[in-house]
Amino acid sequence: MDKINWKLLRALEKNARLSYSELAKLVHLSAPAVAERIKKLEEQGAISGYRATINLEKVGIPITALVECEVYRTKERAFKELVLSLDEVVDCYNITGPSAFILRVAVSSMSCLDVLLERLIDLSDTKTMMIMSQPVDREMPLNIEKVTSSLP
Amino acid sequence: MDKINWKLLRALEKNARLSYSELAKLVHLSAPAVAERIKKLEEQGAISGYRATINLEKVGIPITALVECEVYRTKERAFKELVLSLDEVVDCYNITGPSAFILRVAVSSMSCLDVLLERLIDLSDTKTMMIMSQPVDREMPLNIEKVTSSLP
DNA sequence: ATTGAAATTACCGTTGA
DNA sequence: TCAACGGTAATTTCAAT
Repeated sequence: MDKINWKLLRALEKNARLSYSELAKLVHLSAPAVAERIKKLEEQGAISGYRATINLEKVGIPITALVECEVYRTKERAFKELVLSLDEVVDCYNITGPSAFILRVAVSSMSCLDVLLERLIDLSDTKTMMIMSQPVDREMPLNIEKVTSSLP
Repeated sequence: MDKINWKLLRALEKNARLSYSELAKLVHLSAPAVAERIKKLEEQGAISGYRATINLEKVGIPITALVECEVYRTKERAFKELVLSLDEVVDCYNITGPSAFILRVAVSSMSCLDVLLERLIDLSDTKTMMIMSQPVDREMPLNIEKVTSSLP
């Protein structure tokens, strides 16, 4: 994990469709050298994929919310299964504390949210927070150069 | 927004580096036709970008947490500025309710988290939840075919 | 369908442990 | 001396018109 790899990660975080030759210019290497480095980053799992960023509003899913779920002690397993099966769940964080889970859900209408919450409420105490905006959305912290202690 | 566009979005959500010809095979169209569709999706903002997914653990940032911030009434502006300036904040959700913000932060050590929280505490009541795992992480809900009411 | 780029492979040179 | 890394060139695939 040298400086060049950080630069590549940062560039691909901004635009995953950059060509190897464009990346090569950025880091002053040849295209095959860059391809080689990226292949290694993928193999070691540092890059786990490439995804299009989708604007849910523009696509007819205008409502997103965070749902904090305090799962009932006896319902843990059922809750996990339910969450994995729910189409509307886009992120699920398993967290410390009694709450246990925070979900990010995306729905096309409030009535959809309602039926979703009904299902969660059977297995947990829920607290719903509507998302009004998301002023920060990144893959990596910005301060990575401070962490430039080399890694494996 | 017909069925083919949904298929393209779904494919690019899984792998943003697919070539037009690969996408074309998936949807049984020609490569130029697919390129045209994707250009339109980008122009209308349905696809807002492409980003590499980075495994923070593998890259020396093993600790992530959610921080719920109830911002003090008089400190709203200062809080927003602070959050935008903090390297460690990877997501910031502006939510309904008195809390106002939930941050997702990524740090390389607990002491980094400590100094970060110190700064937030000046401007808000915070509640920190360590993330232990993230069993779901998607761009879109899965149920989109149900929403196949055509859009603009 | 054609032209120009880009990806991929193979091969060679340099460096440093 | 060998392993890691990068460069160049040639082939194939892709993008764009």
